[in-house]
Amino acid sequence: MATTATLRRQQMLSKLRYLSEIDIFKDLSPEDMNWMESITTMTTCEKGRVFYTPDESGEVLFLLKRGRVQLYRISPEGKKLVIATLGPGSIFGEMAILGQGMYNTFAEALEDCTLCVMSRRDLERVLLNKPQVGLRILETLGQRLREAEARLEDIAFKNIPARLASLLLRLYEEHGPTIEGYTHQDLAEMIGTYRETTTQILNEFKRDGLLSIGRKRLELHDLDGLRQIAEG
Amino acid sequence: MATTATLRRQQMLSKLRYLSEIDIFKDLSPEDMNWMESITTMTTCEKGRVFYTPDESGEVLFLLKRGRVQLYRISPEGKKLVIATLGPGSIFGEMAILGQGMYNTFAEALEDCTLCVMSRRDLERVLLNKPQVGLRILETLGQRLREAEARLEDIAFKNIPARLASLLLRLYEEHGPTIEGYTHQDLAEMIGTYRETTTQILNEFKRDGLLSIGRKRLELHDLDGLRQIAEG
DNA sequence: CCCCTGATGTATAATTGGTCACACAACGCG
DNA sequence: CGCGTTGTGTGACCAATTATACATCAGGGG
Repeated sequence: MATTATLRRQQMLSKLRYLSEIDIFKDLSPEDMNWMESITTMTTCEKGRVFYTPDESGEVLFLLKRGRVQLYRISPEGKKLVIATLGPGSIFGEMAILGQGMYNTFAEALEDCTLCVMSRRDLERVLLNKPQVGLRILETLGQRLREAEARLEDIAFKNIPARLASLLLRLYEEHGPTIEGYTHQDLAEMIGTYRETTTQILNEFKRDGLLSIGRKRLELHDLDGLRQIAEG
Repeated sequence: MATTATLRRQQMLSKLRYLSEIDIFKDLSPEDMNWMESITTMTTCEKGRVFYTPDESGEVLFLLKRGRVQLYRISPEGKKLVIATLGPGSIFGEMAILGQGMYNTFAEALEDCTLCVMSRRDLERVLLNKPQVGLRILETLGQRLREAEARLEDIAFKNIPARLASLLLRLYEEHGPTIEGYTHQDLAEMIGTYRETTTQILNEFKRDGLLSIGRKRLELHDLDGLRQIAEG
């Protein structure tokens, strides 16, 4: 039973796997790869670890090879807002050259991660010698920009139910109809609101038959309904 | 009188001029420049013109040489939100390679502008042949990302007075203590709120001696006071 | 099995800010 | 100078969210 659903889900997961294999350095020759390996430090990081905090010093660039990372900021009052959730192939860090600067930003491993660390100087060398790498970095950076601007629009135009519906649809793209491992608190931090409000709205969604709720587990039933709410 | 203020302002303006001269292509040799000229189309655009709308087709890349451009989106209800205000040297457009895509975005010339238009294919060729150009693009894109994420934080954590104070301080960076040419409506659209609310808060600021108000004109008096409010 | 902790449910007061409805002022053009 | 257009000032009302305060529940470890 539920063959269409599971089929669909498998397609998603395989797409996911494909995306995971995007490699910034895939165009490099073997010797270039060796050179890269020599100048970068490869580290691992267990799930839950906060491996970058705002008081850290130096211009570091992280390159996520495996696992997922969450970037977030914390307000003076202690409220947390998730800025971005990054998958394999993403680049982030405090880099003048990328204009980025993780000013108030924390980076936390959502899963066990493998990441490369490199210095600004090294990045510059690589970029000048291997333009293809620059192209790929441009892509991932542009991706993040697009997401940030979309969220800006969301948060400015939409009310909480619409933002939550938006978020659920985004999570659907990643995980399929069953979304596990997120607490209401987590969801709240992603759309910039209170945990209580999130619980409230989720139950309204349940009442309207849009989804069903379990502990750290949501099952989406009516995607079109969610889409409609996500519009405003 | 006001010699320190005017001096300071001149310093700002000269810094501005310096920034204006940042040129994406400054590292190119004369012959490369000629090649660039041959593949790009240079156009001008008078102040107030909306030169890009969401229904436009094709992958176009704009390169702003002179003037300022505002990117904004419009909600289903007709509310407008300014996504970014770009100065000379900025790059924007619907480009898969930049991950960008101006989905619901309008682009409007705030001043008389000069801009280059190029195709995705051309950009790719330039990037592969001239890595320095890629570096510069990376910088401007990273700059925009940083601004977008900062605004995301603002809008999520801060109340309207704090957001408005933030905005005024940003405008101070560009224009000095006298900010002219913005209506309350304009300011409201930049922080994602109503014109009426903006008027209200501005008058509170005036009452507290933080600034004085004229028609399309603000004079900032107490920067520290504004900074304090901008914190929340 | 029991307890502790993290997760979820709900209620209620206090506020902000959105929304509508106008009045008034300033500028600019004929 | 007069008049229309654009920008600003203000008040009333109200829906959505914040902020706070508990009650309950589910699961895991001792």
